[in-house]
Amino acid sequence: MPQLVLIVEDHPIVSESLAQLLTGSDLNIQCLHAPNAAKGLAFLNGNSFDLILLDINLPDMSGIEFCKIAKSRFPGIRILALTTIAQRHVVEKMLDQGADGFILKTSDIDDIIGGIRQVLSGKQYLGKGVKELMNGHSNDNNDLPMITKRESEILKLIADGLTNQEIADKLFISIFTVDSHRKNLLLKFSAKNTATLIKIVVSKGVIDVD
Amino acid sequence: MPQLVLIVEDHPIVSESLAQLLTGSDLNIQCLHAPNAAKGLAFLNGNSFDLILLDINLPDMSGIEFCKIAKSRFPGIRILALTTIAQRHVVEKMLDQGADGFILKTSDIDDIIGGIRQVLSGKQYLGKGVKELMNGHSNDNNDLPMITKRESEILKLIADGLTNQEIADKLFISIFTVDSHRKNLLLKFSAKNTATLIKIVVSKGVIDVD
DNA sequence: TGATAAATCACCTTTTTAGGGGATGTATAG
DNA sequence: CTATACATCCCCTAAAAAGGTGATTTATCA
Repeated sequence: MPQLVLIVEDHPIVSESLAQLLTGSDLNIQCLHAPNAAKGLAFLNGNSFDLILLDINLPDMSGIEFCKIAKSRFPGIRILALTTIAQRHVVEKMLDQGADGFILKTSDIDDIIGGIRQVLSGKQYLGKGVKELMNGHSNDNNDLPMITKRESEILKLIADGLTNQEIADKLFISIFTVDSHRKNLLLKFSAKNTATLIKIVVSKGVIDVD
Repeated sequence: MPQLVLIVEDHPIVSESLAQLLTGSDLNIQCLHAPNAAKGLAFLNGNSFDLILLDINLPDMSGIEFCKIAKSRFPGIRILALTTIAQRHVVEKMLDQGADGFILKTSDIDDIIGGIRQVLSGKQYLGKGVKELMNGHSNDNNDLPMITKRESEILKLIADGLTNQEIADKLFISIFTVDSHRKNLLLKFSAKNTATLIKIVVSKGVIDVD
């Protein structure tokens, strides 16, 4: 019997191409497409899939959320994440949610097929560039500083326009504490002031904007 | 003789799929791939292309830049832009640079092929969703205020971390003037402070980052 | 156990921004 | 010609941020 693969991907050109690659291979695979998370979850309830090829950027939900839900409902299902950008924290979150593999869309076709093969056979697979990313030996611009949970929380509030005092009130902490975190953020991102800080974190996707 | 198409796209899965679609169609097309802008420009110098399928998000250069360069060197070449996100200002800039068509990657395969056909035959083509976007009947946020050239200039400097005083010195105007512009910007974008202002303009692409 | 990182709190000074008033000249469009 | 928008300039006050220099507790890790 063929193995059943669900492709959750909002770009028809990509999902179509993946399906052709898979059905054209020697893997004996049958594919179903879901252009968004909602349809993807609906498919999951009606069928018994062996593998999900999961895009991280979905129109209605983040792939991380989707992964979490899918794995909780169907613990046996295998999930291979596909994404355009190599962001360390995204990879970490996906693996935390139980993803079995991670491949960049900039990978070669062979790399992608190889990854699918590995994950289908029960192994974990990190694509070209992902392993280096996780080891910190990254050659591209992933030199973003690590920030703590609290810093990230305060960063979002700063971006939302709250003053130190307002943040302090909201989090039931001293304004001095908020100020410390703000200063640490400026330091970590080598930002001269709040304006540059926000420019950096928004453009690099450190915080989610609406 | 076949028509020559250059695919400038950093995702092999997408460019491969496009190439298959094109060579498998009745269009008598021959494809070359460039995974980045640099190789794309190199290809342009060595061949005589009829069409460029151009991704907006390239690793080494924005598609808008690439379009500008390509059109200035080879005015006769036709350019069809492909992108993942529908942002009005991006479409406008591309068309300003002489792009002949614009298609979202979320489009159906047929829509994409149709667009390629149209552009190859000399017409302009705006894909599904793009026309609505340009007409303002869009479901997303096109309610961005108009800002003047001077305001835009000062906005960039604010985002770069310059203080009012530094901006005043740079532009040889009074700090009062800079402050007026800053206040107008806050007003126009309904921003409580500089942090939100920058968050808005960076996320909506009002200013270019790096 | 000792080191380290994270989160918390504190004080002081100076600079910068925010928010509120205004005013003037100059182009441009109706 | 006359609004209107734009860019320019001015003053005031209060609030906020930037910059410096500390400390304490807690937890985790080697």
